[in-house]
Amino acid sequence: MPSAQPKPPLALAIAAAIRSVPRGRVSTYGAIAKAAGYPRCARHVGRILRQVGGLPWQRILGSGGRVSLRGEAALEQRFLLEAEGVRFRGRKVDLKQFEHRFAGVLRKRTAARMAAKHRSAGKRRSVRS
DNA sequence: AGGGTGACGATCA
DNA sequence: ATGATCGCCACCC
Repeated sequence: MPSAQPKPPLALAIAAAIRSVPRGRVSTYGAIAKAAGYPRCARHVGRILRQVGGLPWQRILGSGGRVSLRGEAALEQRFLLEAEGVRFRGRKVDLKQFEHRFAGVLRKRTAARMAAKHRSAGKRRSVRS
C-alpha cells in the first residue's frame, strides 16, 4: 500500500481540499486551510503540498492570487496553470474569475468529520464565534 | 515535554 | 509596489 498517505487528520483534510480544486481553477493556501476546517493553518497547506505527491499543487496560490514559490518552481507553476486555461494578470491570477468556490456540503461534511476527530485528539479552548 | 519550523497572511516601513 | 517583521499552529525532532 502507498505509504505516501499523511497520517494526521489535518493533513488528510487539507489534501482532500486540494484535490477538490478542479482543473482550470485555483485556490489559495488560506482558502484551502479554511475549507479543510483549519482556518489559521495556511502554512500547513504548503507543508502538505511539499510532503504529499499526486496533488494538483500548481492550483494553489498565495493570497491575492500571487505565486508564492520562488525560482524555477514559480515559472513551472505559472506554465502549468496557463496550460489549464488559467490566465495571469501581471504576476497574479484574478481570483474573482478563477478561484474555486468550495460548494460544499459534501466537502464541509468531510471537514466536520475531520475536525471532530481533531478535537477529540486535543481538546482546547474554542468559544470563539 | 518542549521548542524550532514553514510552498502563509496581514501589516508596517 | 517591494521588502521586512510578527503572528499563527499543528507537525516533527
